[in-house]
Amino acid sequence: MVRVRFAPSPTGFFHIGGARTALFNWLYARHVGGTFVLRIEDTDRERHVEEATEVILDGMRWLAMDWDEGPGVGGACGPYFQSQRDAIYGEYLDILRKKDKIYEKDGAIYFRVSREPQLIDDLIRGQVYRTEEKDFVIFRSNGTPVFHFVNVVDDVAMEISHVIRGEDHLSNSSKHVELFKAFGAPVPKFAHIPLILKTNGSGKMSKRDEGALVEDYRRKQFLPEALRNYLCLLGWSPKDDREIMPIEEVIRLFDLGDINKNNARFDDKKLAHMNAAYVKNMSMEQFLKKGKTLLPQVEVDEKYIDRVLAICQEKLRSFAELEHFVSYFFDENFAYDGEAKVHLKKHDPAARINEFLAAIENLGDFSEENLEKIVTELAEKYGIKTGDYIHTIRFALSGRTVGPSFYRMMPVMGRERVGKRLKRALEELE
RNA sequence: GUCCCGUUCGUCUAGUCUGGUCCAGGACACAGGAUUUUCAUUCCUGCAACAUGGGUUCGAAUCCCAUACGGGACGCCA
Repeated sequence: MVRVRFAPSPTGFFHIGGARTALFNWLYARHVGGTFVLRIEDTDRERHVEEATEVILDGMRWLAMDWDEGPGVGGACGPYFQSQRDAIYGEYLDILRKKDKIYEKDGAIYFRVSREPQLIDDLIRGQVYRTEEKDFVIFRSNGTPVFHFVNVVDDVAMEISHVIRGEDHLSNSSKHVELFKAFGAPVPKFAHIPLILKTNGSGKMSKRDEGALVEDYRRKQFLPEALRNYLCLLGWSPKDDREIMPIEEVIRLFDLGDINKNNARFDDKKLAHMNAAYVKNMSMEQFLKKGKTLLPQVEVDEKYIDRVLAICQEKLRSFAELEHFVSYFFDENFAYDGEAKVHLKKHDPAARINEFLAAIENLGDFSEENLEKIVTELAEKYGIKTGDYIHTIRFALSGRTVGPSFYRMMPVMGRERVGKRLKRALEELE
């Protein structure tokens, strides 16, 4: 029976590396039909555990990684907060004491190591041997247990079969193996996964780096599916050329032996690309639903909002851009981007707008097709590039140089509003 | 410093276990071009890697060794 766990420490942040560790644990559990345990390692009592735990739980839920045992869901091996497991740690300390494996020094309790090479049987790295040279503290002089101790005790007590964690723990594993043996417990299989390195510079990504936190991506309106998909590919691949793939397919193919050994650098451009692909692949229904959560509260007809959003999907790469794409649809006093205004001067904007105004005056249906036809005709008539009209008029209507399809936005705004805005622009562009 | 892990295009990777089909494939990025409705999209083309040196072998990206480089751990942090 496969039992894996993700055991974060509630620091107040959810590090992207932690999220990837959680993901690989979750993927493996789901792949083999095992149990995924979430355990909170809050041995540091100083911190604001509750809020800090919420950050992690929120991130886990956001990325849709559900746990089978742990906070909120319970389970047979609880409690799942280390701060509530003192009695258990006491029992396990007694086991070591009876076996004469520990001693006290300066008020702290030390564990006696064997000084024999310890086998770390790692599914990713093979058989690694490391010798622990020095006895180490398992209880501080203030009476609180140390990470190495509680981590192993909980893995024993929770019957964890596979320890999947970052490679930074590989060297610690010799301590842990010594402890497993001292308890007379079976030593779990290990899988030390490669670390995520900084996008720029050297070293592993730390919480102070830009984009190191799951919260960052959530705040920047990334789609969780896209982030999760990207994370799957950091150290693992389906072995064919697929990259964007449904999580069910990843679960089907995922295995610990296929994880890479070498560290991976985080590439935000590739993530952005992947996010854009996920945005494009959303159904219109999903897109509208998501879009509405991001719009400021405005008192407008729901149908109008839908029409505005509907013309955005084909060009939107990230929901972070949405507001910039649509805000002027709901605000008659939108501002003109000053820098762009200067650039447009060379297109003789007043002339373009007047020509366009004249052309739409007797236009029959205010439709995408008709509007496109007029611009083409105007360009031909005056010997000007269609782009000059498009640039100028988009700017006049929105104050922006980017946005949804030019021809599609006008019918949504409506003939009257387009006319009004063009006239206002005439004054603005003086 | 000691110990552990790693090393294929700028980046993520396929290929390494089971040596020949790899003068190394895909993706992102970048550069050019085409289409288009400006920005964007889409499409095409291009650029670009087996860390180095020794072995083993008829043959090595693939096996072995050394060196270099990168990463990690050496806390009464987790």
